[in-house]
Amino acid sequence: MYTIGEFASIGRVSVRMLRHYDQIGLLVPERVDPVTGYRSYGAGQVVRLARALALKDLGLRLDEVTRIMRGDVDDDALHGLLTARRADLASRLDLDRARLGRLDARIRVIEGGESMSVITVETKALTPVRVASATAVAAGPGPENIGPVIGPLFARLGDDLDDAGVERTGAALSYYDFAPDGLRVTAAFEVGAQVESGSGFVVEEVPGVELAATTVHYGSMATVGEAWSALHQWIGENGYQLDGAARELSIVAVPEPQENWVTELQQPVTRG
Amino acid sequence: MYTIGEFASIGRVSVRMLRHYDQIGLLVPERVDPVTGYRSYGAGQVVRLARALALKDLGLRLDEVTRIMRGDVDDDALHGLLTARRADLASRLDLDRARLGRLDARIRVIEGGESMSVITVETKALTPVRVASATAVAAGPGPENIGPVIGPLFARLGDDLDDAGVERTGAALSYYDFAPDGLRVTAAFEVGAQVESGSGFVVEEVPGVELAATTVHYGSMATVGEAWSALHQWIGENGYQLDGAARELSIVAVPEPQENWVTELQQPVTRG
DNA sequence: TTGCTCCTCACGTCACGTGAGGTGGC
DNA sequence: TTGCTCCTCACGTCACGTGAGGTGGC
Repeated sequence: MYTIGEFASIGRVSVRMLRHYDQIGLLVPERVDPVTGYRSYGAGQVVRLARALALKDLGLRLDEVTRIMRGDVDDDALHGLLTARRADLASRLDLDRARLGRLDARIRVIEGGESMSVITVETKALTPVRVASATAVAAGPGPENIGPVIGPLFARLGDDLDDAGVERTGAALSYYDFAPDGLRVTAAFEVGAQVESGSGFVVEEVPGVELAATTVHYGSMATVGEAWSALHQWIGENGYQLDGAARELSIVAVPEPQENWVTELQQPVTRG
Repeated sequence: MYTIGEFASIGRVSVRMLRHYDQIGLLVPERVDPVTGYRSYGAGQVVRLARALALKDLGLRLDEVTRIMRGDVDDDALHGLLTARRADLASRLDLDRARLGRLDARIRVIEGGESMSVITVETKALTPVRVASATAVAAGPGPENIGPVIGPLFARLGDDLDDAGVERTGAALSYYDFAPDGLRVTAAFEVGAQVESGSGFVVEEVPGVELAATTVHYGSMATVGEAWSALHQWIGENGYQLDGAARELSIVAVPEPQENWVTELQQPVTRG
């Protein structure tokens, strides 16, 4: 029989941990003095403690360890516990690896003044949206070409919708595809199911896509080009391929000054 | 100006998180109605929220994020914070990778009945120990050869030390090296600095080593061979090389039955 | 008598989730 | 009036670390 201090030193755990394990029923001392409350542990409990610590070190919670050690968990349930735990751990490893990359990038910036674009990319499906839209053609890509086209386009579209008494039910959306004479720019607002095409606008459905790489850009559209480059770079580095027209979803826009704008960039992709 | 609900939806965070960030001073709303307590956020705060979330997602704590966003942290201090965080994260990644391997091993055992030896290896330095020792020669390695030799050896050594009135100050230790006629086995007890060699025992210093791979074996010495194999396998797989005589340190031993014994296996190594 | 070990509360950790109980404007 | 959004507490989470305040045997 060992005192709690001896047992803790043999098992390389703290006395506090043993008291805690006693309290939650994970490892109850072989004997407790009814007068002083002193705990006594048997030599056979060293092995039980080691088994419990091994399970805990797999990342199981103490209540799970307790149930396993009591034999309350059959092989099937144990298998379930372990595979669930494995999935958690694998995803945490992925997240942590990405985190480490971002940390290193930040550190390099501080150390070397190397420029960086920290970008958080999320991949997800896009649902189809019914929109009222208008198009125009810009000379080429880049905010310097698109800006002078899309601003007036949205303004006119807004006026035309107001004139037609059409209510907008969601955020503004814009998308881009190539035309023979340059880049075709579409400005659109989400509308309800009853709205039909009218003067100055066409009602159509922007198709959903199964997979898109998206990132959120904060600030003026003058710098949105950098965010798009970073997103395209991410897509290449992560083995995806472009699959369809790029879209921009306005989350915060018009009445605000451009420096406060928030825009989600959406690029449909396929797995390489 | 946005209500807290609108702002939460734009920033893709929960309302509760915004209230929390307000409370800790990380992101205080631009305006709070003095009567109702309603919070109003400005459009410019969207960018601040995004910056805060990016820092948080590096793994920094919210009080650190708060200080950074306030500008209370200069570049040097920020560099320190980030490199400290990087070190934490890298070590957690290492631990998690090992954990994943152990989990997979357990899962394979449940699935396939494949036998396994889960072993937790720790590398550390060993400090030199002054011991009273006695040696004998066994026919070869393995518990079947060593057992019949070391048992009586420890018994005689204990008697001889008692006869000489020598007090043992620590655990029993045994170590093994090769002799021309077989395996030389040394049984030893830690003793104080004044003790000198006597009848039936030699006082010597077991040298310290800078690096040893160690594992703890629970149970009878009949199965210690498996633990040694697993330890040697681990040493090979992890790119270490053997460097000196193997040692066994008794943590729980003689008055107890062998099934309760606890023994630390210590193998001096060098980095490959 | 002084140390040492043991005991039982009980707070603190970290970033919120989740009610409970209530209010204000469309 | 019914919903909806907003508000302020305040408990719970997980596995202990860390006192505070006190006791028992060498």
